[in-house]
Amino acid sequence: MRRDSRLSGVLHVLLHMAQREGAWTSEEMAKAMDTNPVVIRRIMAGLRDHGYLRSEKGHGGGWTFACDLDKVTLRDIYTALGEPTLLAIGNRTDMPGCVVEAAVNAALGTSFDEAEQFLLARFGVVTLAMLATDVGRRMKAHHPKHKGHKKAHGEHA
Amino acid sequence: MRRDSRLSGVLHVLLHMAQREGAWTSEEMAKAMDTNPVVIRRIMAGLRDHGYLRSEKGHGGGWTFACDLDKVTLRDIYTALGEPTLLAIGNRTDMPGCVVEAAVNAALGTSFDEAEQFLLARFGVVTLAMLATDVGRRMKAHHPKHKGHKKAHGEHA
DNA sequence: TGTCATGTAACGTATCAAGTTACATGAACG
DNA sequence: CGTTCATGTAACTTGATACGTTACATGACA
Repeated sequence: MRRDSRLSGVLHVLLHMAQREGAWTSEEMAKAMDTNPVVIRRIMAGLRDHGYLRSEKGHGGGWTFACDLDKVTLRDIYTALGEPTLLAIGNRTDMPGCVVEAAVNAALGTSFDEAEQFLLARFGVVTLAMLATDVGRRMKAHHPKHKGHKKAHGEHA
Repeated sequence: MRRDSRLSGVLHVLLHMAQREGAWTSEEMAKAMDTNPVVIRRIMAGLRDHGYLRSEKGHGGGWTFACDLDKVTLRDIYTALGEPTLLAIGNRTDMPGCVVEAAVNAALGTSFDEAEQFLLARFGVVTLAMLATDVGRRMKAHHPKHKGHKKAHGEHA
């Protein structure tokens, strides 16, 4: 477990959802992602709370979109995940009064902040719809004969 | 221990070294950094191996610069530390053949790579000398009366 | 030779994502 | 109804890693 892959994971799930009509169960998603249903529900909970998804219990239950894929950006998803830490490096704890530390923190901190803003800005201009379109393009390139298949027949593995 | 602060820490040490002539012992540095001498030696080892520092044992031993502060950038230091991971988030393990995952990894991966390059580029234009100058500037501003003091009398805390 | 300093291995601690187990809640089917 | 299916969530386990600490070897200088 080196790097937090929740954003990557949840996008993977969402794009799979976009490939098929109807509700998806955590079980199905977990199978497609080679992980555990609880992990799926955990990373999806924030998206439900933010109104991007709906989840229903019981027979025929599962997860469905509650938003327009064209209106939701990767940054929205990132926020819904709880804004996990972006950078793996950072400043030491502030030692108030240490001029040296202040200088180091100022120099590095500015770069860190800018790098984070850079990433968030990138996330902000990519919508789920754009990613879904890219998936479609890649599927065509991969299976030129099946131009519009809808069954998601084991496409994940 | 949330974020890796070795770069921040080693810079802190180096700038303290730049404030005073002569060798610094790990013990002194550890005191200035409120940490353990072994931690200091650990993060400094790479810099010694890369020729930026010299370390000597025994009486009068300790750490001294073996480079021109004007020629060494933060990126050089980062490299000497072993190029620790910069980003805290990343892609899921590749599932070869999954078009969806490929699309996600491509979209996120590009942003991740660019953010890393951005940070490294920033590090590449900042030299140790520039930081040392900034420390001097801050010291003047903080103690306007002592215009050129050299004893580093408890400046750290 | 004794002291001081680095070099390094080994172990302990804290944190956090991810995986797992267990059980409660609630909806739909029979 | 009550059985089945699905989510909701708490609690625990696992793995990785930075940081802290102890212990001891190596080597230099008085």
